[in-house]
Amino acid sequence: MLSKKTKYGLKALTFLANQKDREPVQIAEIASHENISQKFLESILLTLRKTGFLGSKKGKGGGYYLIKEPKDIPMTTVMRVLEGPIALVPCVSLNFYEKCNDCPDEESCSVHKLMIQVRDSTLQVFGNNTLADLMS
Amino acid sequence: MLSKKTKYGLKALTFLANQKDREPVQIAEIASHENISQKFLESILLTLRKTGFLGSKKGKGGGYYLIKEPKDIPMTTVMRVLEGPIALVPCVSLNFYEKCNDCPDEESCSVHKLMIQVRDSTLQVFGNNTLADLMS
DNA sequence: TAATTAATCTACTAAAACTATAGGGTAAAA
DNA sequence: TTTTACCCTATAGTTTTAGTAGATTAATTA
Repeated sequence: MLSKKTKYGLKALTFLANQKDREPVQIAEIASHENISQKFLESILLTLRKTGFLGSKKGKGGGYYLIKEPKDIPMTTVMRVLEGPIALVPCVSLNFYEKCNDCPDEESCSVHKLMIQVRDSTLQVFGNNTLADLMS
Repeated sequence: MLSKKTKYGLKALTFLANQKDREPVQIAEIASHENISQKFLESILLTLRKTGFLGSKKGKGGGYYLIKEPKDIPMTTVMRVLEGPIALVPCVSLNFYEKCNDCPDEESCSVHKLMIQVRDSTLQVFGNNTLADLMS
């Protein structure tokens, strides 16, 4: 299941991408337009800024804005930041690899083989989509 | 992330499929061979039995055994039983559909569009694999 | 046939981790 | 001095991952 954090993050990014210009938009405006808890959205936007997707401006007329072109923001990187690993199991993760402690031999593991296929097909979908593809 | 319930369930099914015959195998044997907590595995095997994948026999010489041919057990049904919906969001789920309460219009939702693609590609992987494909 | 043993089955409980959200105060910009 | 993002903390709720205790069933043994 997709966490609400990811869902809200994607919606917020799309909302910002759909703005005419790149002027700052207040958290409150995004939250009310997308029906998101403002406080929750606050923390999401913060991580999106710290990871280089958004810029922010404080004070009157402040808010958040996109700092890249939507077409230059692939879903793979967005998903990894918001949701974490794309792989369903750490032992098939490319960016967050971890060995399973219950698995003596990775290569002979039946789950491993299946999950590699899932990872690759999901990766292909996210690789084929940028933020621009989510815009209206 | 795949839950351990699903992971263990898949491993247990594969282990049973790899048996020479369809004689009952004890929980303890499966658990120790696959490094799974026995009590946890117990509940997993129970749900696999109740959903028609496994048969069981009580008493001495009892245990669990496969009830169908591995090639007749598609991953789609196994995953739905163990992990739940294949879709990452209820609003794109074929078998567990639910409307999002934060979304006024499903068709114009950016997340919706993306998640349909993910669902379809995952569904294709699970549709192309049966338990027989996980066997050694 | 009765007792024993070996197994599944059932229900309850619980620790731990994670999710989603709220509250309150701080810092910076206009 | 107002307006906004920023930061820290707490917390209710849910899910996950088990553990405990006993009941039930079936085969074996005496």
